[in-house]
Amino acid sequence: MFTDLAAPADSPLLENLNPEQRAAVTLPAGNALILAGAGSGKTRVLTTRIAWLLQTGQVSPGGILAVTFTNKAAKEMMTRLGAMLPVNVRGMWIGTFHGLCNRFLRAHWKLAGLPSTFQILDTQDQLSAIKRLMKQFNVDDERFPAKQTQWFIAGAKEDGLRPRDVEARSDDDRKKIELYQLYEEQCQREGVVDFGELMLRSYELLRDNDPVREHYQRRFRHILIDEFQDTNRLQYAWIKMLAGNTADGRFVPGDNSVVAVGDDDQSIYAFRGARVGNMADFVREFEVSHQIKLEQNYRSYSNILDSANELISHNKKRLGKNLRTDQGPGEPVRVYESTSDFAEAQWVVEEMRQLMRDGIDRKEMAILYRSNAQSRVLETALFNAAVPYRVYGGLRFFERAEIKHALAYLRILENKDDDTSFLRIVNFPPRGIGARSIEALQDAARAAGRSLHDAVSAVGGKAGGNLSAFVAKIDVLREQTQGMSLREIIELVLDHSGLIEHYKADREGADRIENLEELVNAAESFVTQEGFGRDAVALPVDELRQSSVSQGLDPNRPLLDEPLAPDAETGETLSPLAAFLTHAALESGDNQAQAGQDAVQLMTVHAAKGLEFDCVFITGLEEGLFPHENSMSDYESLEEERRLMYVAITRARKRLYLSHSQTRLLHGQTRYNIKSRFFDELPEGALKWLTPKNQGGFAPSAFGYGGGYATSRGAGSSYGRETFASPPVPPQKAAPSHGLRSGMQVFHNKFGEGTITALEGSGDDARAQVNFPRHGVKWLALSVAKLTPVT
DNA sequence: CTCGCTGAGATTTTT
DNA sequence: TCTCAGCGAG
Repeated sequence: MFTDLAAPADSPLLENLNPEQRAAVTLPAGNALILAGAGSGKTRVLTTRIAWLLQTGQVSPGGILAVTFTNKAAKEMMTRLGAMLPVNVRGMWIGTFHGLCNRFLRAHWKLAGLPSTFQILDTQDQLSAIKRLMKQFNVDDERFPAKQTQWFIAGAKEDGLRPRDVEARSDDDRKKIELYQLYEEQCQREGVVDFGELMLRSYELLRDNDPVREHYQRRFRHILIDEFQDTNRLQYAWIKMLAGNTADGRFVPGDNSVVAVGDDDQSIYAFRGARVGNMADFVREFEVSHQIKLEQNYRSYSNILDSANELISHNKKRLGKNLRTDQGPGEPVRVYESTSDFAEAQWVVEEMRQLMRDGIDRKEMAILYRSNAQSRVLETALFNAAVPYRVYGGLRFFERAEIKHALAYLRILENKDDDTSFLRIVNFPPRGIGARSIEALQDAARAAGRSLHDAVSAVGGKAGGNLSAFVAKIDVLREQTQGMSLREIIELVLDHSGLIEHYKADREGADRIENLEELVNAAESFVTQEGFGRDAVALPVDELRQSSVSQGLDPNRPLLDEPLAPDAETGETLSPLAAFLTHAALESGDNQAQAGQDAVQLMTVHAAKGLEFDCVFITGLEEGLFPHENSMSDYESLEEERRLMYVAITRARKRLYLSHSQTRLLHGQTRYNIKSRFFDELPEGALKWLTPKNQGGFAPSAFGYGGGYATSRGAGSSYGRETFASPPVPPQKAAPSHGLRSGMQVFHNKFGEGTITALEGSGDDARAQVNFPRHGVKWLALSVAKLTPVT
């Protein structure tokens, strides 16, 4: 099954590739799976393969379809490809699943049953649309929280299911399906699509329209998919539509080649619909003839790599892969146990300062954690030590409220029926249109079956007056902006909407105004980058046509290659404004406010995927946190936690630090945590314990790992924020007043000897959960039960 | 309309 | 404990 690694034809592109990489780059036509370990040069292989296919004349640029998950990955691929070959990368179908589906739907909007100006709802918009819907139909939001409905709808779409396809197992299900149906109708009426809809609509159009499907099947000779382990059911089905035929329900691979690149060990998005099983299905259904493993790691020293390998070997469901490196062992992986999360943070900062003294750049140091809430303590410690840091995550540029407001104005210009946008701005800035007027308007709109914008004339009275003024303002703006450049449109809207004025009056509005000005810049650079200049559009088409001719392909077939995705029949393209709005929805922008600065990097493990640093600190390695308590109960999600840990470890190039804390302030309570089981799954030889192993008297093996943590009110007060001034506290000080600790062996007069598995409360309320070998697990009030430590 | 209170919820997240 | 959404009072 595995491909012969004989050296293929020479090409400068193939220089400096190892045999596996080279084999992957030069795979013959046919379907293939590339198992690419962390740091194995996956992106390089993917891009080089595209370049090689083009260079050897096996395919024209138009015959390539390369799909990624993030805009960042897509951009990187295009940049690298552009550096390898003098080819117009913008015109190629390289992009995210959603970006490509958008392009496809823009070209075939009519066939897809969409208005040509359809706009995209992001997650926020989707939630507010659902809330609005549920209010309208008087759905009990106690029983059906809007968030849950959103989750349900998105989940269904990820599985490729329309309301009628969803199986109802309960009355609640039936209600949710009904809401899903109503939501769909609302979106259709308003001319908007959510992220899931982009995928699902595209899939359905391919499935139901033979000429369209056949056209694209003929066209995309080579399909390449990055991060295949993260694909969901629908995305996999979409690929099948492009790559083969599903006549009479059975899939038969087509003539085109599909190369899937992925790493099952790095699958960490099951919670949002990703299905690792797609990899195995792919091998079977696509009758994969070549599988290649990229196991040579170019990133980390072997102590780090061995740790990763050993850890992940505890997962049973794997395709099987072991990373290796030619680099030496390097530094040992350092492990630190602290008494409190404050002390842990303090230790991290101290270590970092030492690393800085050793000449390591701050931006080469990262602190990783399982959940966002953990960043706080770390931030405080860094702040107090005056170490510059940057936190990933949080609001992105296009998600900021003021930006969303401005975009809503712009969207309503483009599509007057977009009720979500209408509601967002109808009274922002405030113009005397309150809840009552809006309700009246909504009733009128529903009665007339029209959009809010169109229903305004039906509302009388003072409310009607204000509303009419608003709509008139919008209509005037729409008129005025005809023929204007994108920049002029935005400036005019910012001015006439009153947004700028509104924020000027606000004491804390300065940042918001700055962001709004940044929006103008974003639009400006969008125009230049996307090639909106008049001649910039024409050029790539010509080039492509020429290259098609030289490849002996039909020059007259429709070329849907321009970034603007013109209508497939008329060639009409979106207005710059509509294109920019699409861009804003599909690419929520950076959240790296001060990117480029030399600052320490803080992020969740999820956010770290795909990144690498010289020095990595993985903090909070405690049972209940990492692995997370919600994932400890079932085996599948525990394996995902382990993969998450694997991802975290493999981010480090030179040094890796692991830490856990005996206590942690969480939700305002002090939790007593035992160290993560993952420590027991690492090779002892690669580790160096900075604190004595198992210090603190507990023996994890004595009682297994069943939710061994407890909470205690007020116990955290003894480690105030002041402790930041002092060096790390020795572990002994953490014990609460009763002197008991998780893991301790204790004696009880009636039950005999047992192990403390959890502690909760303080003072008179203090309770301990004790596991007695003969009597099982008991909760004991410490004020009543006499527990004596066994020495 | 804005302010301030109350109560629920508090993994992970891209598009 | 903290945050944020939703709601009632001024």
